[in-house]
Order: sequence, then structure tokens, then C-alpha cells
Amino acid sequence: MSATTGTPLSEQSILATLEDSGDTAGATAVRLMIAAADAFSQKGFHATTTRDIASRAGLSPAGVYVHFSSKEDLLFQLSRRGHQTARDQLVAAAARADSPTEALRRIISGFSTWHAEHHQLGRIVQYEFRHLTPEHRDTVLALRREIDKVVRDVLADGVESGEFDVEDISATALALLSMAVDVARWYSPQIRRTPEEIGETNGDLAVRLVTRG
Amino acid sequence: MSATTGTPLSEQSILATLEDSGDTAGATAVRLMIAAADAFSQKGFHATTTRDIASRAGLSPAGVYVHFSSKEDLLFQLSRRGHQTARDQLVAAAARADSPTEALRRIISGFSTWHAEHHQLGRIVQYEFRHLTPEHRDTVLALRREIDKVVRDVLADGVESGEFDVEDISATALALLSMAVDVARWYSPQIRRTPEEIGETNGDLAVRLVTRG
DNA sequence: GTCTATATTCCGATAGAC
DNA sequence: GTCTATCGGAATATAGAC
Repeated sequence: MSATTGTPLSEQSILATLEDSGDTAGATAVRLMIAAADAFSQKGFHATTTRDIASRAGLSPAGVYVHFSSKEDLLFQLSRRGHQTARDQLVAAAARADSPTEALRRIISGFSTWHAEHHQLGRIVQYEFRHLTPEHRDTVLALRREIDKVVRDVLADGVESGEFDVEDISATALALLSMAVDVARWYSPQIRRTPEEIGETNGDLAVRLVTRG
Repeated sequence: MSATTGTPLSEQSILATLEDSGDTAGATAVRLMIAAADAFSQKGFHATTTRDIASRAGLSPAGVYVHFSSKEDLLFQLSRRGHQTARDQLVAAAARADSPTEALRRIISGFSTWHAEHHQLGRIVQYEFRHLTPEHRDTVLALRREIDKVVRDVLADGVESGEFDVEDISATALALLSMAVDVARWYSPQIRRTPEEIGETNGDLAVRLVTRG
């Protein structure tokens, strides 16, 4: 959070996510996760070497294995913590709203902003998923299903209250999530709009997508 | 196209795309591209070995280099041809429509269906982009800009004719493309809806997103 | 808990025969 | 144009000292 330390914004963002994820981790482990997140998001999982991660964290190649059992374990910890914070944020946004329309606007807006601010972690979570072991994939998939359910429940609430006009709840939920998740693919800190503006636009578009008149 | 040959659907789809892309290639080169597309989409560029590609194509490890100068060259050819066919399909769909509303419905519907039917190629094109050389990235980026322009032009036409009510054309174009491109991420042949149904739904949602009343 | 040194395996690409 | 054989290097992970 301290802008005076000279820590790059990307590391602040990743650090905050890792510390908020509800799990504890030693300072060196956190440093390794930040280094891995940086490297994975730049070059991808397989193109990143353990030597690269270690040297970014100021350790020897062997130092990684004191804190993580393998390179894949590092990817799993990042993926799990990333999904957890994203889900927690969605649930909190939905709970703060007092109507389905406001709930939908808040969750799509918040989710879009999150994927812009944390686009590195977002890309790791989406693009490196296949490099997890089958067991770790299952764990992450369970978290994804929770995220999908938040969106589908808000849509169902709005249909029941008559605020929304939606034919296929699952299909609409997928399209809304696509709008937000895909932000991580095209976002760059150099573009015109800020993460907050992207969230606002996508929140408005989401409401438009499900209302008539 | 022949369902009687026993060729897997995925290979038919990739084959058709490669042959329609306007470039010529020898039969062995096409076989190598199909093998590479299969491997890259399953395991990613860096996790795929040239030995794997060669053996899938029925060649020795050295046989690859007669037809392609490197593994990256194979990725580039797949990426370029994939973008070319996607762009050609978009342009054709826009040209067939006689109103901005129908043009938008057709291009988003067609683009969504394409990303479902060709989800392997779609993932390669989107997720492996960073593994291209800077020069090859530039070539592919130029094709992407053409694709973006088709969508923005349709939106501008509709705003001018009064059919569309759009605040920010670029932001809306991005959200519409996200809806279609992201299909490649979540689509699986096992899901409930067919590629055509996905296209129809997304085409309808797109029109809804830009019209009032 | 961190280091140096290394075991073990595998990779992309090339040489040269046919 | 395809093969066998291989070069040169790099990868993940471990062993064992401190």
C-alpha cells in the first residue's frame, strides 16, 4: 500500500491479494509467490524456470523447495488464492446491494475492475489452469463453480422480482462473466480507461443486457 | 468434410481452416500443422516438444525442419492462418447484412460459433500469442486490428442510422468481442448448447446490448 | 533455512547418409 | 525429403555441508 517504497504497482497488487486470501504464509514464501506471479504472467508457466523465480526472489535455485514442493505447487497456491479473493469480493458486492439490478451492476463492475487491476493474476488463473495436476484442477474448479453461482443467483432473483427479462439464465451468466474475465486478456496499464471506468462501463452494459425498456 | 473417413472432428475443423486460409501448403506441412495445433491446444506451446509434433504427424524428429524453420514458425503459421480465416468470415458476414442491426447480429453470432467450433485454434491464437517473436506478433496484431475495425464500423453505422444507442463505441466493441472470443475458453464439445445455438444466443445478446426499447 | 554442487532427464536443432 | 545419430545446452529437483 505504501507508494513511497518504490515497490512496483504490480507487486503491490499481487501482494495485497495474497495477504487477503485468508491463508498465512511466511515472508519468504510470499516473496516467492510474487516472483512466480510476475514470471508466470510474463512468460507463462512452462517458459518460466525455477532458477528465474528463485533469482527474482533473491534465493538460490534450491531455496524454492524449502517453501514449495514443486513449481506446480507454486502455480496452485497462486491460482487458489486468486480465485478465493475474486470469489470473496463477488459475494461481498452482491451482499451490499438492495436490489437484483444493483447487485448485478456491482458484481460485474467489481469483477471487471478486479480483472483489470489484477490482470497478471487473472491471466495466470485462466491461461495456466491446464498445467495444474488433476487434483489441483478439481480444487480450483470448485471455486469457479461458486463464482458462477453468485452470478446465476443474482439473475434468478431479478427474474423472480420481474426486474430482469432473461431467457436462458446459464447462457446469460456465461456471457456476463466473459465480459468481465476477458478484461484480463486485453487490459494494459497503458490504455485509455482506468480499471474503475472499465468496471463502470461493464456494470452498465450488464444491466442493459438483462432489462427491457 | 467427409464424416466417413474416421478423422476426428477436431482435425477436420483445423484442416478446413488451414486449407481455407488462402495460402498453399504441402500435404506433409498441413499434417504437421494439424499435429502442432492438436498438441499446442492440449498442452500449450512450451510444454509441446518437436518430437511430439513429429511423431503425431508420422515423421522423425528431424522431419519437422524440412517444412518449418522452427517450432515458433509452426505456431506463427497456425496463428496467422487462424486470424485470417476469422477475419474473412467476419467481413463476409457483415457484407451479407442489409442493416446495422442484422450486421451486428451476424458478426457476433458467426464469431461466437467460430470460436466454439474452432476452440482449439482459438485458444492457440489467444493464449500462445506471447510466444511469437516480436516480428510475428506485429503481423498478427495487424490482423487483430482489422477484426476490431469490422465491429467498430458496424457500431458506428448503427449509431449514425439511429438504430443503436451506444455511448462509447470502442468500449462496447471490446465487450462484444469479449463475449465471442471468450467462448473458446469455456466451450467444450460436452456442453449442452451447440456452437450454432451459442452463436444465436450471443447474436441476440449483442443486439440487446446496443439498442434501447 | 540457505547455500554449492550435481544427478538425471530431456529439449531444439543440425550433420550427413540415402 | 526422410532418416539415424547426436551436439550443446538447459531443465527440475535433490544431496549434503554449514
